[in-house]
Amino acid sequence: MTDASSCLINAFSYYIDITDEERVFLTELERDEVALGRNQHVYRRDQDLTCLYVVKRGWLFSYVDLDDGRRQIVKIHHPGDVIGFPDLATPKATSNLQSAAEAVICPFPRKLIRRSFARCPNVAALLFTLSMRDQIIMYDTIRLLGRMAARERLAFMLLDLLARLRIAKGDMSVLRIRLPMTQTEIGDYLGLTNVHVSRAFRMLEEAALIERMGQDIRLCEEEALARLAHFENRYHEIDTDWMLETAHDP
Amino acid sequence: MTDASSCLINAFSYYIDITDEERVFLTELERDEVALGRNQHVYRRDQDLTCLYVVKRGWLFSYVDLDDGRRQIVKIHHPGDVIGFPDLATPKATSNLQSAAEAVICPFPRKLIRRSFARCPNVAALLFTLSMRDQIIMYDTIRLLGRMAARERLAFMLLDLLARLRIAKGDMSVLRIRLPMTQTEIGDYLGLTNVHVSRAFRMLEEAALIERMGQDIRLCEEEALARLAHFENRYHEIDTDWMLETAHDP
DNA sequence: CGCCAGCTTGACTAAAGTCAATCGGCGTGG
DNA sequence: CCACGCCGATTGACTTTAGTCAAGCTGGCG
Repeated sequence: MTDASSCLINAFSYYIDITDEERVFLTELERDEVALGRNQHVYRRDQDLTCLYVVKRGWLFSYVDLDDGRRQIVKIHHPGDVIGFPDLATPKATSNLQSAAEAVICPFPRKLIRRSFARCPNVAALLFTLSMRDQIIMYDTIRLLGRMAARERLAFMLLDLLARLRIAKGDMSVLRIRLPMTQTEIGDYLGLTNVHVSRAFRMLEEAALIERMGQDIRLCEEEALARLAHFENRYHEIDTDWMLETAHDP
Repeated sequence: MTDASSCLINAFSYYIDITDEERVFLTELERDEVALGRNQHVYRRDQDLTCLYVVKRGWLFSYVDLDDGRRQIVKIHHPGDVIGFPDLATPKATSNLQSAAEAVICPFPRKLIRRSFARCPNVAALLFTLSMRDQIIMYDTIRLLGRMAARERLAFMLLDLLARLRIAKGDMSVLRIRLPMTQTEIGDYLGLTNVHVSRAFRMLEEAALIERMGQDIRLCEEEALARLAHFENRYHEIDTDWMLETAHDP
């Protein structure tokens, strides 16, 4: 994935065919680039927001926090993701956006969303539908945090990351993840402490479900992990038909 | 709130001014009615879905589950809510919808959403934006489940219900809630067991933050509860401007 | 080489879950 | 009208899970 290619077009063409006009529009979303080091904030809660962001390279995450320091990561963002839809409903940001590793993001103004509705209905339908899928993924997260044990949570996270990595790489046989997050950050995502994340890793490792070499994790027993985590892949395909005009429609 | 009036128009006019044409459209969404008793399922996971639903009366909730019986309620639905947006992204339902008390809902076909985009842009913008706000509310839920203690969770839930009740009643001074859910159901919403919900209730009661008489709960110390729960009201107002065409737009 | 952030491990604590007994209100049927 | 049964709430005793604290370890890097 070079800087010259568009991550957004790459991500979107997994789901729909893209016309030349749409290609022009999507390219415009990635016109501006901002490079980020590790652990840099892009915006913080209560800040005025006028932009959304496309992830071009690297990982980021959105988190919410409590004033006593407790922190909860709500979503991990990968290349091709569009960040900022929820905050369209409010003038000020309700979450914080931070890079997990070195990253490149492309800010674009809110009004381009409106323009996509006017000029690129297919793209608008996909943006909208991807946003609905995000809600389904949040259902999974809510279930994970509310009702699943530490081991199950970690297994779920690894499978989820693997599923997204496979689409980004276009290679469904990948088994290895490089995880650029500390165990404290993983804990903030899974609703656990860093210490317990470490123990959960060891449990999965001792059960021979995963192997670790530094930041690299190999999911050697994908089936067993999926059963443990009650994992269902939400990234395979999505349904935009309901939104597109058809000849039969009154 | 009589059967003759529209809950949807009532809920929407809290946020935007409604034209006659929009009134006609919204009324159509509530044309068909289905009455439900307590604890009835409307749809279940993996079922084909062709409709969305407007809540006309009563309470319902959506839940997800694990095959060993663990259950997590992801959202409680009140009159004026539109149910089913997330599942637009998938052909089959990913959650289950069940009534919490006697309720009346109005099913309407998915394609009316598409029509609203074509004919009632203000309504479409509001539907879309409300859906984005749902995501912000899910951030709150994720934070609650991942990082908050039992007492805090319960306090948050009560304040959230109160805020929604106040808008539905149009009376911001209400302090009392009638909660038509068992403590097991509350536990399924808060990620706790029924036993621990009972203890959390007693803690709030002994701290004189609430008073209980049967299903009725009075929030006598709203300020203190809000501090305990780190509560922020998400229902006051929302921002649809970003989506509406303006004269200045290219 | 040595520092430092992050990981691991052990011992202990706290929070929430489990199990079981009891209570109490309500609806039903005798 | 009363007794019974049931569902849900409460309470206590105990277990399990996860958190806390602290010490030691490791590996990358200046």
